[in-house]
Amino acid sequence: MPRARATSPRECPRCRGTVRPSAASKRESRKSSPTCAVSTPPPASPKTEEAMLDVQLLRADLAAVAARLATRGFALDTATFEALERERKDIQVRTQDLQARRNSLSKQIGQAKARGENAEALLAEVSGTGDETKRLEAELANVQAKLADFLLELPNLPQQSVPLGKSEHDNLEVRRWGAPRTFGFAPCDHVEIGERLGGLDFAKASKLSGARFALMRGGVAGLHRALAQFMLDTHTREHGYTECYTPYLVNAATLTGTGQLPKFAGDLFHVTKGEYAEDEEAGHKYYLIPTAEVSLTNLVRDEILAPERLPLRLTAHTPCFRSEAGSYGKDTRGMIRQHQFDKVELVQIVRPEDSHAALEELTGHAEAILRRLELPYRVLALCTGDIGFGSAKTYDLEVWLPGQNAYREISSCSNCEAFQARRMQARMRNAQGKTELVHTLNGSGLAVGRTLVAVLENYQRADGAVDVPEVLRPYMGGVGELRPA
RNA sequence: GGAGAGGUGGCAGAGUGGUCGAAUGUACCUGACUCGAAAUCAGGCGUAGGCAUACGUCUACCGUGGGUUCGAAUCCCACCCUCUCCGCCA
Repeated sequence: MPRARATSPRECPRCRGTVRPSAASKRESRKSSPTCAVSTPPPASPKTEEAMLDVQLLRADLAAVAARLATRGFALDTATFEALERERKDIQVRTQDLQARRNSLSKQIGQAKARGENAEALLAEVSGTGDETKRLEAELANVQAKLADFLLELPNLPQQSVPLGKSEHDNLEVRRWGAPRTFGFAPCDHVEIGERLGGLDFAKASKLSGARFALMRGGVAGLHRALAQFMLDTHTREHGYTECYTPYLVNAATLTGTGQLPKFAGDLFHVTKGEYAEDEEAGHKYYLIPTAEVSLTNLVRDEILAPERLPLRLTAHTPCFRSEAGSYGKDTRGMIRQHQFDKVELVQIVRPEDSHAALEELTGHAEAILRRLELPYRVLALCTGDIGFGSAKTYDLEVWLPGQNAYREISSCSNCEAFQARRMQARMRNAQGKTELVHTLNGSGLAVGRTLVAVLENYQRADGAVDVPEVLRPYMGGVGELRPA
């Protein structure tokens, strides 16, 4: 690495937008009806939310931002921000004054020379300022990089309808669908079922790669493929999504746009081109996508969209690669938590005023898959302490797993509002002709591996066979059951 | 892997050191003409940011990052990307 450059990701959160003090948020009552009272959009205009984490808002009402970030367990370092801002302002004003003076004098020199006049006096006046200008410019770049780094580490602000809480235990169940089946025998978990079918082999996978990989064979592999096909077909034909095939290797700017970088580099896998060393220039480095949300959402990076093109509804079936750092010992059995798994992802790019409704809609699209597969599930509104880094509001779908006697996450649907759009500079032209950040949403529709687990466990029979769900049979050449080998 | 060409505003396309943030065309917006439209004419029309209550003003941006210079789209270096031809390859 020839020169050590300050780590400044290509994107920096340049921000604009209306500044509105956030009203004190009152948590919605929890005793409300089993369906989603909590999902009612807050009365405040979406504009309020859109401005969130805009540096303008931090300048205008730092205390309010800190208070709302605190609800999700993030301690905003207000002193550091204020100090950086003070420094930035001072240096920026001085730098720009100096640049303006230099530009003006240089222009005069040009004009003088064009007229054939002597410009010595002007030259003498400007020549001494060069070093000072360079010094200030460097200083400014430095403080702005620090500020950008600071802002890139800030998580999104939760919507006011998000239940307050510290951890996953405080998530709010919004609704349930279907009833767990009662078995006339002790249900097995998918590892046992899969091995009996000769279709799941974790020993072979670990020989090839190591822990947290799976090998599927025969009918189980076919069922896995059928699930992905069924999901894609449903979303494209019935929910209005456009199917995409995307790169699985992406660059750092792309991952910064959706929020995985710089903060979560440890959760990712990366690769380099054969001849380049690990730590070569960033340009040679690729990251394996942890979800197709990354590639799909970044399609609008650095774009200004015509509003009539919105909403964009995109879907893709891709493998996802996650290092699962920090989850040692968690879900080590079976294929619940893998380094590589397939997912059909749903992404929507919408106008700011539409994103609340779009989250409900998108969550419904993911639910439709579970319903068609007749898998019992429940919907959780994640609490402030449990929502993801870039999310303003998230619903998790949890499917019933008889083998674990528990509901387990199978989809996560989030409204990121302008958070990713600001990082990506993804905008639209509004009615006033001004650029305005779009809102982005994403959700699994669904995680294919976990859906396979759910099918195996919910459709298992006492004789060790597994019934194929009705809707998948056309994808399985009419096969109605998988039998033990 | 080898050889060559190129990256400028929504698009096309000028611009090889100085009133260039950028000609011209086209698209788009406004106005005039018209019953209306077309055509024509006039004007406007990039993005981000700073300062200012505001009128406004300043800064940055011509693939990216450095460098030379009073001054860089223009000169130098590195990198990225695109295209063409040859080779190899699913």
